[in-house]
Amino acid sequence: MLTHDDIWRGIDRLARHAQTSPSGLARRAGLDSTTFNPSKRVSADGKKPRWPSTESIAKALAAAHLDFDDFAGLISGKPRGGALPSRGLADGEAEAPFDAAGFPAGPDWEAIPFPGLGPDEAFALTVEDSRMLPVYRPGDRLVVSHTAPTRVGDRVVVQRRDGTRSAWTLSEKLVQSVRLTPLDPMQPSLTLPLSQIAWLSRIVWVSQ
Amino acid sequence: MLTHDDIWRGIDRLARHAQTSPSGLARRAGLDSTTFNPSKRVSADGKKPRWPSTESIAKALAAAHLDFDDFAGLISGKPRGGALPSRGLADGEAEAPFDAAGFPAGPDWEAIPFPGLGPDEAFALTVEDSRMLPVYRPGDRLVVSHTAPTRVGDRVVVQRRDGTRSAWTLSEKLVQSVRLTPLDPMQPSLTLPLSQIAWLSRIVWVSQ
DNA sequence: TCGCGCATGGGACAATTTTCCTATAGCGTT
DNA sequence: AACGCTATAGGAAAATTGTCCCATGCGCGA
Repeated sequence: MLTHDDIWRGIDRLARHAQTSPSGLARRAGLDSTTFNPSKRVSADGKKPRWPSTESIAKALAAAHLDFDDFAGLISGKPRGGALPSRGLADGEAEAPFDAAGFPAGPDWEAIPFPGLGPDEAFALTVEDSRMLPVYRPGDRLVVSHTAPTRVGDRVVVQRRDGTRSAWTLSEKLVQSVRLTPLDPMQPSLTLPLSQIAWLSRIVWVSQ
Repeated sequence: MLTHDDIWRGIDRLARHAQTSPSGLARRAGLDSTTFNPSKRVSADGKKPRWPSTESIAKALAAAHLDFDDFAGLISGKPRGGALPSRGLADGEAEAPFDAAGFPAGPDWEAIPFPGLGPDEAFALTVEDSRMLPVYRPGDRLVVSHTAPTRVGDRVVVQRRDGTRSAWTLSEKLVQSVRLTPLDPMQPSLTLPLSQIAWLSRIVWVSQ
């Protein structure tokens, strides 16, 4: 059964997932910012429930980069999918822990539970040092998805061909290079040619 | 991402799941029977997509006895949940393979994969003989849920206090007894006092 | 063959939702 | 304290969806 409360709880959680408010989510989705207002969840007289339209939900999901399964999970709270392979985010290891396609390979991967994404779609990297403060703190787990689309402004992990691996903000996509802004504002930004990049994928989740 | 096609595909599959047509589903949900018409899925001029309202979807789900997670599964096709304990549907065994509450207990339960229901909500029974033809054939797996509501007309499994276990159609619920119609139309129907029944639960799924 | 129920297309109207607009409150910064 | 930005309440208009009505086509049983 799907109740009126369920749907609006899903909208609220969707907004929180996107790290914004209901009105901010509506704006990002191209809707009027008052669409998800608490005052628009019941009729003017206050007695009849109002439901968001399916189309509005679809737009909000697109803005939050989630699919319908994720939304159902936000409402029910039931975890789906299984655990994810997890390991440390460390630079320049002897053996590359990823295969040619950028998916986890080799030992040293441990499983951590994570809802909503399967092991073929994402994996987790644990932050081990303080070089990415204040954004990421030691102990944070970064969930990285090779299938999620990367756009300018996204936080990404870049695996270079020399084996080093680090997190950045993607600030510009050029034809033969990308421009990366460091998470530490004291560090200079970097323009990296694509030829030096093994893969560049979006950080879709961070747990602490 | 959730597309216009996704939603309507979900409605069609929901109707098929409820063993009816889109218009039949709408009628059962208390909506106008034309609500889910293919002709109502695009605007009159044929160019703008029309989306069903969230409230209509909620009513259709209630009519089909499904929740929002199930609907998301119908759309994405991704199986969720895990395996179920499974064993044979046999009468009068020495040790009752169920505990007092009617849940699986003891050995002799094997796990079979099944999407959408957890082991605390349902279990599977395998048909071993031909006594329930033509409805159920040997090898069919009946998924039984103690939590699903039983209504007149549902197929049910009845566990009697004497240890026998069999499948019926529930044809009448009385104060102190139930009326059961056999799946084999050649057999007579049966009125069974509640005092002889350990549990009576709905068959929610059959795989072959 | 006929009649009946059901599914569906099409159109007009009613009901609901979104949008647009204004106003107020909260928050952080200067 | 003043300012800007955001979040939100409230109300009216615009857009969208559901309902009602009717017609057609199909399958099924008498």
